[in-house]
Amino acid sequence: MSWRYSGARCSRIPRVGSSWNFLQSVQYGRTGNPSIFSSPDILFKFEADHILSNDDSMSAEEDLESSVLFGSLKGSVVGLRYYTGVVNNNEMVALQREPDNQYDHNAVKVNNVNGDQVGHIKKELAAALAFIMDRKLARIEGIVPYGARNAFIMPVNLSFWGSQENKQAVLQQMQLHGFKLAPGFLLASSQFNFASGPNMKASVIPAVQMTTEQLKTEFDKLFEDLKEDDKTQMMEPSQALGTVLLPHQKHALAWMVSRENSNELPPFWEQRNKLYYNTLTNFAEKEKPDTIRGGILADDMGLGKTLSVIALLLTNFHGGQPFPIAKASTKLKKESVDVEMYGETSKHSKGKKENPTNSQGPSSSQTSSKRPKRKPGKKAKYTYSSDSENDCQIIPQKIKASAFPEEDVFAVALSWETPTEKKKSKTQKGPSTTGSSIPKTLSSSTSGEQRRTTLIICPLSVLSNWIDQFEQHVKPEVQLNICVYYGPERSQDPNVLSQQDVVLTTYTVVTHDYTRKTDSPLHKVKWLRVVLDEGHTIRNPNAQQTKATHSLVAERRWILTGTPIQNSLKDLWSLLSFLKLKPFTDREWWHRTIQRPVTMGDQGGLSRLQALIKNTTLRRTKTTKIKGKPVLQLPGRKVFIQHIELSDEEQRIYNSVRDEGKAVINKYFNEGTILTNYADVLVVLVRLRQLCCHPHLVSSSLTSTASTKSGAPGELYEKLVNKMKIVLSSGSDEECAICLESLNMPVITHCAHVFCKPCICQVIHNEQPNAKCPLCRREISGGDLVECPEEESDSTMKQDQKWMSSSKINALLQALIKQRNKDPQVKSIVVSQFTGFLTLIETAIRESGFIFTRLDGSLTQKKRTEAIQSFQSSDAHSPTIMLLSLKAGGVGLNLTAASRLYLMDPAWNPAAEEQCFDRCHRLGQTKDVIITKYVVKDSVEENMLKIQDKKREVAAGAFGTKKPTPSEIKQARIAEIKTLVDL
DNA sequence: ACCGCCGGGTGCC
DNA sequence: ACCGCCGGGTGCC
Repeated sequence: MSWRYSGARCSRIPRVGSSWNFLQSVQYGRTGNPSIFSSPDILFKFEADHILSNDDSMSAEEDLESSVLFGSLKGSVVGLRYYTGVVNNNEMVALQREPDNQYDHNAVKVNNVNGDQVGHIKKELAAALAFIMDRKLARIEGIVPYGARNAFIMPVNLSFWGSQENKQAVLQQMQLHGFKLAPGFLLASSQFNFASGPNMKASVIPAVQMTTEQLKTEFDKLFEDLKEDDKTQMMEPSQALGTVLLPHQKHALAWMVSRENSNELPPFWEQRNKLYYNTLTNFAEKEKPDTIRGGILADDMGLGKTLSVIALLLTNFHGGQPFPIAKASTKLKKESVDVEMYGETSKHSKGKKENPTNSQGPSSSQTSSKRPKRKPGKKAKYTYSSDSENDCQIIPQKIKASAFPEEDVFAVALSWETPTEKKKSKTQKGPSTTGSSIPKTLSSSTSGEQRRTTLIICPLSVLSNWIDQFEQHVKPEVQLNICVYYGPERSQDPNVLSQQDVVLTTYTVVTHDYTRKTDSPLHKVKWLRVVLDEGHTIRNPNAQQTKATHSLVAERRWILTGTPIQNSLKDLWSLLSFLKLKPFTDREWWHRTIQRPVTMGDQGGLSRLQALIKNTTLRRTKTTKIKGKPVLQLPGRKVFIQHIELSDEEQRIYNSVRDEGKAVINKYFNEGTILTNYADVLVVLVRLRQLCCHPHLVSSSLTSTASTKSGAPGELYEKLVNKMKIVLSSGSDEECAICLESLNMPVITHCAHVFCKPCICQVIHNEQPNAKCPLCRREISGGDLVECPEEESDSTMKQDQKWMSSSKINALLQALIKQRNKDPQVKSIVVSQFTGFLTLIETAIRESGFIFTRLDGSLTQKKRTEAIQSFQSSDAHSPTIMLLSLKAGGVGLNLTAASRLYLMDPAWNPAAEEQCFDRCHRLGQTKDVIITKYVVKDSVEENMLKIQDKKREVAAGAFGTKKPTPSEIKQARIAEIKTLVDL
């Protein structure tokens, strides 16, 4: 049985140790108003974006985080009578270059918030501005102080924003044309200066490194000041839901239902007389802006966002009514209905579902036979061909999914194909269908026009989770039509889709259809609801998938994400734009009204942001309280460090390798070549760490580190690849010294430094033709980069050695056996960074009679799932031990069956350890979790703990800390090495 | 008058 | 635009 999970991710996952810029508070001095605005503890600039940015629409967008006010100027807008756009007093306007204007190539258009042209900037001024705008020296914003009644021309107050280094050029250019910028900001009619004078310079941007966890905290502070006026209302779900909701889930349901049925004006809009006013831009229009029927459900991971959405679509189907539940008679009838299953006709048997527990996640080993629609045996055949490492390119070979109407039966989705089925004749060409059948009266009795379908878009890796959760939580008698829109033979008929209740698909599919199909069925359907799961996938405004999702037509729109702001405030734009929140659908208005003010520390901007979030977002964290109780009560977690003493023999080997290594490293220090030989240093460290675990781990391949200079290119390649593998497997920092993030597509330079391929390519491109390695300044070129070949299982161990135990293994065994004597049911996870060590441990625990399973990076997707499921099973003969490699599995990995975890070797990065602990200490865990960290006394491992502490310290005191410069990174690395080898 | 002044025509870029 | 600018009409007091 089982749906397979593809570990593939189409999105970038949150990384630990990303770089943030935290904007300090800015004090705006103004006479009579000496208020000191408190610092918004968010805000944030994401560094790596410039690599991707090929901006289209926006001018001078880059670096807006560091933009300062150059000054302001009064100008005029002319030619009003030729255009339809109107503006109110104090309304914001946008300037747009019009180089192709036949009368003046310097022409600058002036548009209102709606994008309608109002007029042109007077030509003399335009001549000055064109130069600045074309070169993106400044972003120029306009406010029309008095625009309501002007027939021919109107005044406009322009303010100029840009990065400090462009200020002089801008002032000069203006002066050249006889214009002088006044300092300060011309706000509306009354010109008051804010942010003028010496204080202006205060917008320095110290950057800090924050863990994802910390960023979340910063984000959550936004919510702190919101007064709790939502009375935490709760709502009982429809009968169709077979699961009892937790209180916070009932609250989410109430919130979502009320938002979907709301008629309120969107935030920042109010009705004045016959017009609708936007209070941010002072724009007004006759038409009522669309109500936002949806929002962002930003609950922390593990709080049940998926379940909340399933509850929503059952409870608020349409017209505020719940989804209809079949009556008994209908049910009986249905059980005997023939179902089309990939051309094969089969009767299906009714399963039963008794699963009131609110469990979630892929763990559910009991998800089979929950629904009456499916033959249990079939389910197992759902396979993805995901052997490709290239996440986004995975094309399933076997899953076929879609649905189409038959005479009076809908044969539906969740379909798959097996070799045996395949040989059977297909009764129709085109998409195969299978699954449940539904009498038309039930499923599509609605008048043709009524929207009924919810489209759910998620990364491929969680697609099966959705399927599981539907099975788990929807009562079997509820005939919900679900179609998985995925696979090469997915139906191209929009009518098929619009007759479903739920269509599940992935971002990749949506994007693919959007970009390559002339008419994508997904984009033709008028959806009742579109739900974006892991909605932060669309945070890049320029990404195709962002555009693809933005262009879907839906009445209600939801975004699910645990991290609405992943890197910077910028991330929110795509989400709000997806919600069709006027005027934020246009990035300029978002930027002017929220992003720029907030990043500059403007109090008003911050409160607007708060109002906005409050209006659109529901967020609870694990510690959020509802009626005084935390939403989730996780069992306790204790971490013990157990110190290990090596045996005399082990110690002897360790000492000799350590002394030899120290000598080498010392030599590098004295030569000042420590960084040029960084990979060699890592080799020493890895060997020492391995020796702490088991002497046999030290392989001969790693031993040969002496740089034997050789001319053979093949040999050099081998050596570089080998070094890169060491760096990657060393668990050292794994971060790229350029973007400071986890390595993405690692490549190694000839000087043996590893970077993200995109990062180093960018550097090489920028510094052409004399690019140098950022770490050691040796010359490099694009052709020198060596990529990491496909991962093969590490065979670094000496094969022919006879197995023996080690001090650490002994300690582990002792603990495991003791635990087994106390309670044989308790399950344990044994974690190491060295898969070879896991193999050695295997022998030991096998001999002691433990049943175990193993999960590491080398497993195929299928085997992975098998390993997880067998371990999670409560079956009496199921494994009680999981051998886990530290990095195996993403954040989603759920191993709650275990309540003990043994970390065999300390990780370089404390956050990696934490993430690992969370795999069993998470929702679904019922027991207190006890974690044991083994650390060899007086060894490199103890020194690693020191480094961990230091890293935690740095992370904790993150605020106000400067972004490290490249040389500081180097220094830090050198210091780390010193600490590690006691130099 | 190679001016001033008047008043009509006219009007973005 | 209840402006400015243009160019034609006009010209003592």
